[in-house]
Amino acid sequence: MSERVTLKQVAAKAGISYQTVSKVLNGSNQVARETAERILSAARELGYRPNTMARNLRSQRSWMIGYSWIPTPPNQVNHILDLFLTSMVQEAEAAGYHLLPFPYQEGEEQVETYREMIDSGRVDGFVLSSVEYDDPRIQFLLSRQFPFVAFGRSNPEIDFPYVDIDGGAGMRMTVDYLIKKGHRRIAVLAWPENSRVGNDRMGGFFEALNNAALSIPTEWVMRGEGTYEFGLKSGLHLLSTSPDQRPTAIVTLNDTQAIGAMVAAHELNLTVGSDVDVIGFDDAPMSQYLYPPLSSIRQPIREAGRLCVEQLIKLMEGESLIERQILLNPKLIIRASA
Amino acid sequence: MSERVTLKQVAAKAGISYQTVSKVLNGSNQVARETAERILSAARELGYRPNTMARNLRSQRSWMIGYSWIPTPPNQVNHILDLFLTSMVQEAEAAGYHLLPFPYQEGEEQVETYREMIDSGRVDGFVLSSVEYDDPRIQFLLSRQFPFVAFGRSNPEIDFPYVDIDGGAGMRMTVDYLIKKGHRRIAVLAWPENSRVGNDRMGGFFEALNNAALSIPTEWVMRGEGTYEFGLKSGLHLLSTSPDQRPTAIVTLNDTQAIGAMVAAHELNLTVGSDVDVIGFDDAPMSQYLYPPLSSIRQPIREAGRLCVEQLIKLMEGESLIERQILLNPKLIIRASA
DNA sequence: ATATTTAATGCGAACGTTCGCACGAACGTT
DNA sequence: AACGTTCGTGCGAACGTTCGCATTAAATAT
Repeated sequence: MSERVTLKQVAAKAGISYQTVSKVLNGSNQVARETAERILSAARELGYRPNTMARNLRSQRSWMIGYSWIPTPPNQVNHILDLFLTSMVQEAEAAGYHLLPFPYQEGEEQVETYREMIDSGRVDGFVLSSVEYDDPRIQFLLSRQFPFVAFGRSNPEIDFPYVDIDGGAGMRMTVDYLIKKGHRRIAVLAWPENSRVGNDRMGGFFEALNNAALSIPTEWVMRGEGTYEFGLKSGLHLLSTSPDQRPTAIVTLNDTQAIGAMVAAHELNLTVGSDVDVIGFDDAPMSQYLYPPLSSIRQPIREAGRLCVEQLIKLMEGESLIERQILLNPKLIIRASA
Repeated sequence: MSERVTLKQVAAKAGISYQTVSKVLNGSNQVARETAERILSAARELGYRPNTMARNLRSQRSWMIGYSWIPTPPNQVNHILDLFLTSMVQEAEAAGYHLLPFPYQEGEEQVETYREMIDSGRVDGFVLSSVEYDDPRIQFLLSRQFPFVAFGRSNPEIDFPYVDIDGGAGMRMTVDYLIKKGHRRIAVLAWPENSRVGNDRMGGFFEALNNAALSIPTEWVMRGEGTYEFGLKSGLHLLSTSPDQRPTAIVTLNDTQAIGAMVAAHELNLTVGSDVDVIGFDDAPMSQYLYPPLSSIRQPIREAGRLCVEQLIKLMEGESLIERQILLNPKLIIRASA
């Protein structure tokens, strides 16, 4: 395993006290040039690397950023994680910080996990994701005045630092596009009403309709899980009425639902892209390879990850944030499905 | 930020030396029951949590497992990462270890990154992925005798601890299945010959053909990238000959290629599942939603992640491995495409 | 020649643990 | 009454840093 090289080893080799070695390696100019050079070359020859644990103990900083995410349920996909994690890690490491992933806990124990990580000095800050309404983590971290940045918004009345993607804007772009294309009868596959992300997106949906002075039957707003099965079932339901009764376009809150709707159209012998337009949300990597390729909303995930860490680092270093809340715009990717 | 609670604080409150507090909290039975209880309740009241950095420094262990992965190129997907990472984190945390993700480096600097992490005491072991032939990390870690487990094999002549999925077995299952179904003309979309994973899988492909005393034209083994574009192009090439000349089944080394091949069939007005069978590899989460749903090989990723960490922990704790090399069997998932 | 400044280095202390040994008191034994 | 055991607790030391002050030697001013 090869012996550790410590300051003392370098000091012995250079014939000087180890504290002076420390000074030189940290760039103090209080040391004679000649000895500094002797020390530096000794350090180089021995391959000295400062011990992280000792450093951290001394500086009382762990240089760690805690992050946990909801494990993906079977048969579902997390398109986001790869990009989000990679960009966070890159941004963090570039600034000398490290990401500490830890398992997601449900319920009561969740806050306890965060408390534990703080009190044992394991992390200097957190990035939160899967933020919902009344998220107990936010209250807790605010009350402890512990640095964190949320990826996602929560209750509007609570003031905390976040980075989020403007899902409402995405939905508006989608609906605006469809209206411009001539659609007047647009249905939507939505999520349950307690979903913050879902409501954000639905806000944009209705806004776009209102702006165009359009209204749709309430039963065209179908709420359910973000699954293929729900998309398929809802698609069949919506599209199996007569051509002048059914919607001419279906928008969904994620691509998985959209795929279900496309298959529904297929099974009813309708052609997606002409008989009915479908637009998804998320731009899952495989959506481009569907038949027909799925139009969808692409979120700037890399940028979001980068910004979360950038903001958090400022907080951890005691700087104040110029923008405490950041909202990023997604992008509508048009393919053959709409 | 609330003051830290240290051993000294607890000791003061219980009226005893802080070292004795340490003994009690670490379960020494050398302490009088009465004082032990006094100490425990003081610790509970103050909410004492041992400081990780101090502990680690003292124990000379970081309790960290280093892991880095190749960032996914644009337009590609990493279906694996989510599952693999989640299972590693769970397994690690359950044993008191933590995962330390760090950015992937190419070329010369790669080994340097690993050296740096070792010498600064940042990690106690590594899980490697994206292992290829002549992987310099393996040589380096072996020579340093530093604990690691690779997810994936490398040169057969090098002995090191790994967990891998038997891609050859997967391919054998696929081809056996097709032969049993009556296919005699099977083409394959493969990867470049320098890909270790690709060769492993192709080994199984040829083995299954040999076992059935079948042979195929060399031009039916098409080598290229694991992309949609390559799958589409190759599919068009393979399938645009006359019905009695072309392959009746196409197998691929990943689902992305398979999707390309399916679209090729589609464009040539061939029905996948009857005119031509297609079987992929990886069982990407969305493959089940394709039209028709794609048959594919599913790899036990969770299990692989869990085992990597389990094995690594044994190594880090000085135990010897009962099985130094572990090979897991994948599973053929049959859907409508074959 | 002595006092004062400056430059270079050494040293003690601290961060919060854990570990092992030393010490004293209480006890039982001869 | 003297001695050995046992039990409970205290204490010093160490892990590898960094920081600030003390110390020494050299250089400059009086």
